[in-house]
This record gives sequence, C-alpha cells and structure tokens, in this order.
Amino acid sequence: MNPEIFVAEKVQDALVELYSEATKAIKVQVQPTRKEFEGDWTVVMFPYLRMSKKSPVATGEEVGEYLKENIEEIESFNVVKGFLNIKLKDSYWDSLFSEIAQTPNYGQAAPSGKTIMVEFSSPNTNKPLHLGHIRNNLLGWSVSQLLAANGHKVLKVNLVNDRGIHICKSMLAWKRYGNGETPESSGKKGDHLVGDYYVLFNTKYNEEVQKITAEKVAAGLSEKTAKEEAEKESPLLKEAQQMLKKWEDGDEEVRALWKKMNSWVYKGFDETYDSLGIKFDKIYHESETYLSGKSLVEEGLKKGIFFKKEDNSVWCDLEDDGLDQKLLLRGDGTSVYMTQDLGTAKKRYDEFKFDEHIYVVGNEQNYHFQVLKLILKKLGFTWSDYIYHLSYGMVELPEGKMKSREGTVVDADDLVKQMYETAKETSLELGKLEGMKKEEQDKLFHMIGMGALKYFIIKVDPKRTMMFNPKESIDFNGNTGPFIQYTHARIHSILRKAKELNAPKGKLFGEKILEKEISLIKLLNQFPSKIKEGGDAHSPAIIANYAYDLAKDYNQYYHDVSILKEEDIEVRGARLTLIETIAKVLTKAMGILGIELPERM
RNA sequence: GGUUCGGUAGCUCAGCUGGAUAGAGCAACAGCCUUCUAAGCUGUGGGUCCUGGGUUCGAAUCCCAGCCGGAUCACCA
Repeated sequence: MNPEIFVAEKVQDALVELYSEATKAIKVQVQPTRKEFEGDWTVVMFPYLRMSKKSPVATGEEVGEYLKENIEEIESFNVVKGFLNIKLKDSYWDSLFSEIAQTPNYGQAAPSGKTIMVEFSSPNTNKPLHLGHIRNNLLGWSVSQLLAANGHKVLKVNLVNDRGIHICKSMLAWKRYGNGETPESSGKKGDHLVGDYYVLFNTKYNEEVQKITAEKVAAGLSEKTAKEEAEKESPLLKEAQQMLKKWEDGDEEVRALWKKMNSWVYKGFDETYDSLGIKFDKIYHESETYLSGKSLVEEGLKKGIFFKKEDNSVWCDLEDDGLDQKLLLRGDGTSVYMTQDLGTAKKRYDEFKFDEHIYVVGNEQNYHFQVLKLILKKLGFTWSDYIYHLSYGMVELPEGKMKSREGTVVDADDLVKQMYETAKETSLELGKLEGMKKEEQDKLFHMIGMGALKYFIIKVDPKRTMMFNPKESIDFNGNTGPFIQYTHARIHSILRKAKELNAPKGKLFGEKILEKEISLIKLLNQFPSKIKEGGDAHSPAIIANYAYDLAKDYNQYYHDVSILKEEDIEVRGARLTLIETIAKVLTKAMGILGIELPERM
C-alpha cells in the first residue's frame, strides 16, 4: 500500500480512538517531512486541536505515542510546534522498494477502457514547420503518451490545413516565377520550396501594393485609404482569389498543381515529424472536411438555436453566455472555420465514441474553443463536456514574437540540425565515444540533441508563454534532457561492470539502508501518482520535472556511495537493484516525453 | 472596454488541492578527476514571491480590488 495513504489511515484511526468520531470530518493531510527534520511523513495537528482540547505539541505527542504503541511499522516520532513527524521502519521501506523493483512496467496504469482522441500539429501546407509547431507537436505527442500511461486508449490525429488562399498564393507564385522548379531540381526540401514561394508572393504583393498606393496618393488620396484600397485591388491577390475559386469549382489544372505542391510539402513534413519522432494514427485533410457541418447548422436553425440575418447569413447568439454573436454560415451559404469544426467534431464522435477529445492548439484560439463547446452543447451533444482545449502559450524570442513576415521565425529543421551539431561538438570534445561506430555515434548525437530540445520545451508549463534564446542556444548542463540521459548512461555503465563482476542483484537492504536510499525509494514511489497528476492536468511538464528530481538525487547518491566497492554482498546487490530501478523509471518517464535514453554517452 | 492566461533570484523556470527557514538550473565566485563516465558533485553570494486589502492558528498558494504584460473578441484558418 502507498505509505502516504497508510500513514493517513493510521493517524485517522488514532484520532478517532483518542478523541472523537468527529475528527473524520477533517481529512488527514500527510506530507513528506522536510529534510531538515527527522522523519518520513508529517501530519499537521492544528485542525484537530478543537477535538483534542490540548496544545498542538501535546496533541502531537499523544497521537505519536498512540501510533508508536499500536502500529508495528512505525519506528519513531517527534513533534515540532504543531507538526507530528513520523518515521517508518527501514524494513518498511525495504519491502516497498522490492515491490517497486519487481513491478513490471512500473508506472503504467491498468487499462481504463477509455478512448481519448488527441488532435495536434495541424499545420498549414504553405510553409515549413517552425518553433511554435515544435511546441505543439511535442506537447501533443507527450500528452498522448502520458494518457496512454494512464491506461487510456489514445488516438493521435492531425488535421492538415491543405486548402485555402494561403496555398493558392504559393501556387500562383510558383506558376508565375518558378520556371518549373521542383524539390529534385532545386535540392530543396519540399515544404521549404513551397514556403519560399509563399514568401515570394508576399514580396511581389507588397511591391504591387506600394506602387498602387503611390499612384493613388499622387491622385490625391490620403496615405491610409490609398493603402487600404491598394491592398484590395492588387491584381496579384485577385488572381490568387480566382485561383481559390477555381480550386473550389474543381478546375483540373489548379487541382493538379495543388496536388503536386502539397505532395512536396507532405514529403517534407514527414521528414520533420520523423526527426522529432512523431507519428499519427490518423490524418485528416481540411480539403475533405471543409464542407462539413452545414447540415448541423441547418438543423440548429430549424430548432431555433441559430438565427438568420437579412443577408441570409446564419449566426448563433451567445450573449447570454457572456460572449458575442458568432457567424456559422456566410450569406452565400459557404461555411467558416467554426462550421467545419462543429462538423468534424460530430463526425469523430460518431465514429469513435471518444470519452475525451483533446485539441492541442495555441492560446490564440481560446475563444474559438469556448464557442465550439458552447454551440455543441446548445445542439444537444452532451459529449461537448468532454472536449478539452489544451491551450499553450507562444514561444517568444528575445526580440519578441516570431513573425514570418519579418523573417524572425526559428525554422524547425534548422533547429533540429543545430541541436544535432551542438550535441556532436560537445560529445566529441568530451571524447568518451572511442570505439563507437560512426552510425551509432550519429544516432547518439541526434538522440542527445533532441533530448535537449524536447526537454527544454516540455519542462515548461504549457499555458505559459515561454522564452527561447537562439543565441544562447539550448543548454546541455543542469536541468536538461542530456543531464538525465547522462545519468542513465552512467547507471548502465555501472550495471555493465557489475555484470563482469558477477555481482548479484535483487537482494534486500535489511537494516543497512541509508537515508539517501530511503529518499530515493520515496521518490520512486511517487512515480505512479505523478503520472496520474500529469494526466489530469494534461501537463507532461510534471513528468519532466519529476525525472529531473530523480536524476539529481541519484547523482548525489552516486557521489556519496561506492556501489561496486561495497563489501557487503547483500547491500551491493540491493544497491544495484536500486539503481537499475531508477534507470527503468527514468526510461519510462522520458519515454512519455518522447526522449530516448542512451546506455552510453 | 469584455473575456482569458500569466507576473517568484540578474536570466530561464519549478513550487500554487493553504503548512515549518520559498527551490532548481544558467550566469558569478571558491573547491573536487590515479576511485563505478566531471554533460557530474560540494560550497558562497543573490528574493518587497507585482501592489494593497481580506479569510486563517498559518497565504507565493484561496477571495476581492488595482497595476503591468500576453492572447482574443473577423463573412481568416
């Protein structure tokens, strides 16, 4: 049984026995004893003073005395002010440890029977992925793994935004200025090639706008109105809009080009996903879903949930819920973003009957999801309560927000490459990889580079805006992925040597367990509850910070104790099992975050 | 203006279901490699936990008000 619950129960019993049944009304709060005091668990006595009618110290003494008399597992106690510190016997920790060590796949919860759908990534196909997408992808992936560790069946889905004016802009620029350039002919990655034409479109468009504005200003218009008009009148933009219209009408030539350029992009995306270690169970394309949801809106209109305006557009009034009116269908009957999302949500529910649907989408869409849930609820779908928007903050640079127009975006592929290079440089400098094959080294550098990047991003609470400084780059020392990877590698180094020495594992500490060992066991014992907590909070950051705590504690232990030189063969065996268990837990924890741990580095 | 998220060390971040003297890492400084990998360990310095009230035996944590910053309130997606 979990020691925390064990202590809580025993204290509760003692309170009832000593004072009154009424103490049951106040839940016993057990917390780990601060390390400057002696003991394992601390119970605060203040809430029970009314029942005991004694001073905090006297109450603590009385409860402690009762526990020591009656509970076999309790070694001793002390009272400081109103805090009752309880120390459990070494044998208790020893047997708890052996239980943990023997649990296969420790930390993995039993199947819950629940199905959870997680939508994440959801890129546009007109430009390559950047740092913001990386945060999204890493969050989506690790949350999925975290939910799986909680025993849920997880469906990872990606909704690719493959149609719209943005891709038409790239297409138009390519057609007009591209000379038939392809990824093969240019040697560029497909998504970057298409992205370059998107940028080119904007450059040409801006030139055009500037020129027209100047003409209008010369004709007597004010700077502001001239610019506004120019932006609308730009022939280039009009052409892109026509292209979109043609696309919607199924124009063969436009569709063919669209297909071709998107296929380049997908190939590029696949490479990026691959380097990040990300896979999906299902990929949706907006070109297939963008018309859905209309029938839902019409249904709601019939039921009187929505209303029509003079121009035939359909709206939902959310003013009673403290929000505004929301457009659901344009005057010409075409759908908007919200319409599609309503439609796809229903389709997905009908298909999978999910118990929860998580959308990993940036916090700029908080309003959208608030409205989405509300409208689904108004339409009578009770499962709207099980939609959860995992909202995350932007990644900012020291200069401020990333802006594609100003060229301040941090490209995902560049960053991955840079991480690899830094890992390589650092590793070679330290020179610990003699005798390792080139390919293995390459794999390792990628593992370390990605470990650094992923950990850096995941360890921050999702809802916070986070800072990324490319100049200082990502650290490899301290509270980082490589630190944990390194810890793991060193444990394995010891285990390898132990094997050579034929040292036995699986022994028990008996009475020779050290304080530091007990605190490591306590930490190991927390793992399942951390997984639960992280899952509830939808925050893999909790797991990341836990893994660091464990690795950090291990490192201190490592410097205090010689495992292989320990003469007592029982103790040595127990220690080997302890560090092996730590390695196992680290592997599981970091696996949830999508970070691999090497056995050598 | 409405809604919403944030404000903790010079910097990046933990801690927030109320508990004892608020923690890491980076940066600075001082130590530790014939000993299981020094991507490590030990130590020093560094704080009006945005401000002001309130609740409580006890508030970084909960409530209220205010200040600052982000996001959003589109016939874009």
